[in-house]
Parts: sequence; structure tokens; C-alpha cells
Amino acid sequence: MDYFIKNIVSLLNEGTNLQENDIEKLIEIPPDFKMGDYAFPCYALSKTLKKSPNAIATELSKTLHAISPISEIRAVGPYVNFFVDKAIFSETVLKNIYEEKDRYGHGNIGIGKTIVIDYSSPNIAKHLAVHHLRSALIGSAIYNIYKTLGYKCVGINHLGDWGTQFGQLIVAYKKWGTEDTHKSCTVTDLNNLYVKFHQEAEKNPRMEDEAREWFKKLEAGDFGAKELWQHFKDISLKEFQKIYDMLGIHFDAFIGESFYNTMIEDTVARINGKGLTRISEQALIVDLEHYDMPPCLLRKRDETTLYATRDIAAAEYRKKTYNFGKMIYVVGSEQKLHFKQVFKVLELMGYDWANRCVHVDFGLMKFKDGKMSTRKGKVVLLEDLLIEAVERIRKIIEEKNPSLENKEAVANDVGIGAVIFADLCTKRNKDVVFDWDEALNFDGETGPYIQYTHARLCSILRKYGKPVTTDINHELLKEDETFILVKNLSQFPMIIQKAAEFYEPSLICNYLIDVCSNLNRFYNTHRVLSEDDDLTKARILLIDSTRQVIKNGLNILGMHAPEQM
RNA sequence: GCGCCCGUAGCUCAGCAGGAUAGAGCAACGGUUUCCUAAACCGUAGGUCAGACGUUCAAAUCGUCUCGGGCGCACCA
Repeated sequence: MDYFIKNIVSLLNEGTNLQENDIEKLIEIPPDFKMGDYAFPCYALSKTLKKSPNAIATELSKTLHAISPISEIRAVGPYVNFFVDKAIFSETVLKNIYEEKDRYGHGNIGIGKTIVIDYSSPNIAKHLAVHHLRSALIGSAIYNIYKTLGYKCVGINHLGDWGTQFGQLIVAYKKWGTEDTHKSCTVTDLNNLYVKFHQEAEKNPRMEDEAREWFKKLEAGDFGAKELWQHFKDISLKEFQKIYDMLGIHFDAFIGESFYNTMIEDTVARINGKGLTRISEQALIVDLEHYDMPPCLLRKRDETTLYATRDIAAAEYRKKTYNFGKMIYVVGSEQKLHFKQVFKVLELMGYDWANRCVHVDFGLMKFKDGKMSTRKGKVVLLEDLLIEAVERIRKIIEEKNPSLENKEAVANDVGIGAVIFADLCTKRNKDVVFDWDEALNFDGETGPYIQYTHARLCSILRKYGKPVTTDINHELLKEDETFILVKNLSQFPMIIQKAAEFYEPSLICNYLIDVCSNLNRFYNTHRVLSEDDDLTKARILLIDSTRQVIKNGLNILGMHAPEQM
């Protein structure tokens, strides 16, 4: 428990007959800092004491005596408000940040625990497009958040490298692939073949049968089919990796769906063995009617397996391989039902870890006039978006800071950062309408705003040129703009924990915006570097602490924090 | 039809394990640079928190219903 809250709780414990735990739960933070730093609402007491909350607050505030680190206790309406000793508070917070440095915000609740995170997971032979962004970024941020808390994280890219579409692709490739495509085939070529297949298949349905045959050959291990499939995969992975590098996204394993082919028979046998299956309309299903869900299909009429089957096999494999404490799937909310079914089947199979599988869903990304679709070629390629973002930032740098060193690197950090921040900033839950101008807006509450604030702080520290010290007079950090910032910085570890608990990176984005606007307000009202040595030293410590918090926060989101821009 | 998600300022969103006066950014208008990066800051204007009922001392927040939008509901992933 927080040192200051602890003191308040023990004060209240003496003044009331409430248990410490109950008091702690009631403590809140007033909406306005002028009211106090912490507040104790008296509504709950008014029932037992049969007095108005206001009267209780007044009486309590008179009985309680402020002792260090609490400086004042005051009744405000139905609340007893507590003011902390600002100097002690700031000393506690700033020293802590100074000592922890890059580790400020880190925790140990995850030590010894493993968490598997499945994110990005694109389909082979298609481009990464903007609608793939969310899974990759949210997953990557959650990975960093949990790592910060001491968890061992395993990031898995569950590539869509199996399924009937590969039969389609083989057919198309054999039919329309030119000499040229065979030699220097790109994802664009593959995607065109895929689109062409669907156009032609509408006129000539026999092609679908051909595709199914090829997929069956592939499943049977046909050499020619397998070679082509591997070729498609290599091409795609190479291109994916380029984009992951641009975004700075890391995976510990690329394990596609095909990997589970050899295990799937055993998985189905195990489900059978538990007596969970039955045949329905010639397909093998797990009936989930008791649980108000449609059945989970394990095997199609033509004997081939499905997505759900492979997901169940994959879950078993991951449990065996990583022995995770928790497994997270960062996949769009349109697959909610699918995961509910898969988790239910795992539970029915008797796995006690089934309830430690979590589907972290997120809202759809679409255009103003409807859904994005690779099949119709209606997408914005991720690469194009990133290149455009960097390009626009490059122009802004030319305009505002032409003498900047490392322009290229900075343009990259800021351009890509803007895209990352924009995507992570809204709660996962909400659908996103893609709009170029919005995705590439750099004013106001954006990535560049955070990074710019950070760069300015670095600039002050550079100008100061001396080592930062915690040996300062903390009495000098008492102005409103200053102390609000100190309090804000103290919340960082708690924000990370909350972000982990709710799988919600946006909490960190919003927190950083808060820190930056508090910093900018401070920056605009107070001069850091001045003739007054003591004051300068004190403010420098605050500047350095803020810089550290912003940097740590940005890194968790997967963004760089350039020192100049 | 059934299920899940969303609805807060003109636009994009915070706030939602009930609590003190509903907050930001963009856009609009007005101001701040002999001074640490103006990619910043300050001010003005802008609200029936979709609507109704209910629970509660207290509801944007919890419950029920209605409306509007999205998604999903057997052989795609």
C-alpha cells in the first residue's frame, strides 16, 4: 500500500471503528487538487452513525490530527480531505524515479509466471494492411506491459498458412503464373492471383473442385504442392518481416497453423475419447447447445479440419511447450464466439487452464463506406501508410528544424510513432474508421506531441550540462503546476498495473498525454534554468524525472523517444 | 430472429469495480516568442452524457426496455 495512504488509513482507523481494509477501499482522489490530495467519503458512515455525511466529516476532521507526512485535514462537504506534506511526497517520488531509471514502473507480480500472447497472425499470400495494425500493436504493447511486471512473455505469430485457399493459390499459380512470377514473385503477385482465382471461379465453379484437390494433395504431403506452398510462405514472411521491423514489433516464435497438422489427429481423438463429439450433417462437431452456443465444428464433410480444430491443437501444444500461467489471443471482436467455443471445448476436455485463456478483442477497422476486404482489393497497405507518415514528418522537420541531425532516424521514429500512438490511443473495444487525415494528424494529443515534449526536456538537460542530483530542497517544488506534475509522475506504476489488468494499452497513452500536458503547463509558467542554483537543481530533477517517465511509457507502447526533433 | 459490442461538445475521444462542478484534442474565434525547441501554452464559445423507467442518500457510470450503428450465429479464417 502507498506510504501516504497507509498513514491516512491508520489515522482514520483510530478516529472511526472501521477496519483498515474497508477504509483503504474508500479512499479516493479528489477531482480538484485544491480540495486535497486524498479524500475519505463519509456516506458509508452516515448509515451506522445516523448523522448526515457532512456532520460526520466536520466532526472527524476535528478529532483527527495531522501528523507527518500528512500536513492538513479538512472537511469539505461530505468528505474529509487530506493534504500531504508536499516536500516529503516529492522527495519520495522523485528519488524513486531517479534510482529506478529505466526500471521505474516495473513490478514483480509476474516473476516466475509465463504468459503466451498470440498477436498479428496474418494470412500468408496477402499484404499486411491497416486493418492488421491493431492486433499487432495491441499485442506488442501487452507483451511489453506484462514484461514490465516481471512476466516471462512468449509472443507468437500464429500465421494463417493452412487452409483451402492454398489449393486455390496453387491452381491460380499454375494457370496464370508467368515465367516472371516464378522467378521474382512478390506478395502483390500472389494477391493478384488470389483475386483472379475468385473472379474466374465465379464463372467456372469447377475450379473450386480443382483447388480442393490440390489442398488435399498438400495435406497428404505431395512434394510439388508442398514446395509451392513453402515458396508462398517464404515470400510472405520476408515481406511481413520488413513491416514488423519498421514497426519495431518482435515475436518469439512464428508458428503457423500448418505446424499443428501432425498433432491434429491426436487432438480430435482426445476430444472423441472424452465423448464430446457427434456427427451432424456429416460433419464432426462438439455440441454446445447446453451452453447456449452453436456447435464447434472439428471436421468438415470432406474430412479436412477447420480453424477451431487447429486452435485447440495449438492451445494444447502451447500449454505443453511453455506451461503458461495465462494465454492471450489478440484477435478482432468478430471472432468472439469462435474463442468462446474453443475455450469451452478445452474446458470440457478437462483442462483446468481453459479459464486462463483470454480473448483480448478489439473493434473493427473499416472505411467510411464499409469493410476492408483483401478479396476485393479494398485495403490500405500498412507499408504505404507508414511510408506516408514518415514522409510527412520529414517535411515538417524541414520546415521547423532544418538543422536537425539524424533527420532520417527522427522522421522514422516520429512518423511510425504517430501511427502507433494513434492506433493505441482509443480503447480497444471501439470500432475505428480509417481516415488518412486522421491517421496522419500530428497536432494535439498525438504521438509527436509526446515525443516533442520529451525532446524539449532532453534539450533542457543538455543545456544544463551537469549531473542531475536528488540532493535538492524539495520545499521548492510546491507551486500548483509543479506539484500536480509530481503527483502525476507517482501514478505511473499503478497505471501499468491497470493496463495489464484490463489488457488496455490506451490507458498508458492517455496517461502520457496527461503527463505531457501537465509538464507543458509547468514549462510555460516556470523557468527551469535560472540564476537561482537551488531552484534550478530542484526543477532539473523534476524535468529529468518527467523525461524518464515519458521515455519508459513510450517504450512500453513500442515507440522511440528521440532526444531531439 | 437470437447473442455480443458501441452511442458523451460540430468531429475524434477520456471519464464508466456509483460519489464532490461531465473533461481533453481537432475544427472556430481571440491572445502569448528580446526568455530552456510556438510540433507548445492561455482564453472564449460549444452538453437533455441516444431516450424511458428502475435500484440508491447519490447514476454518464449499475439493471430492464426502446431507438440508432456495428459484428457474429455449421463446414472460411
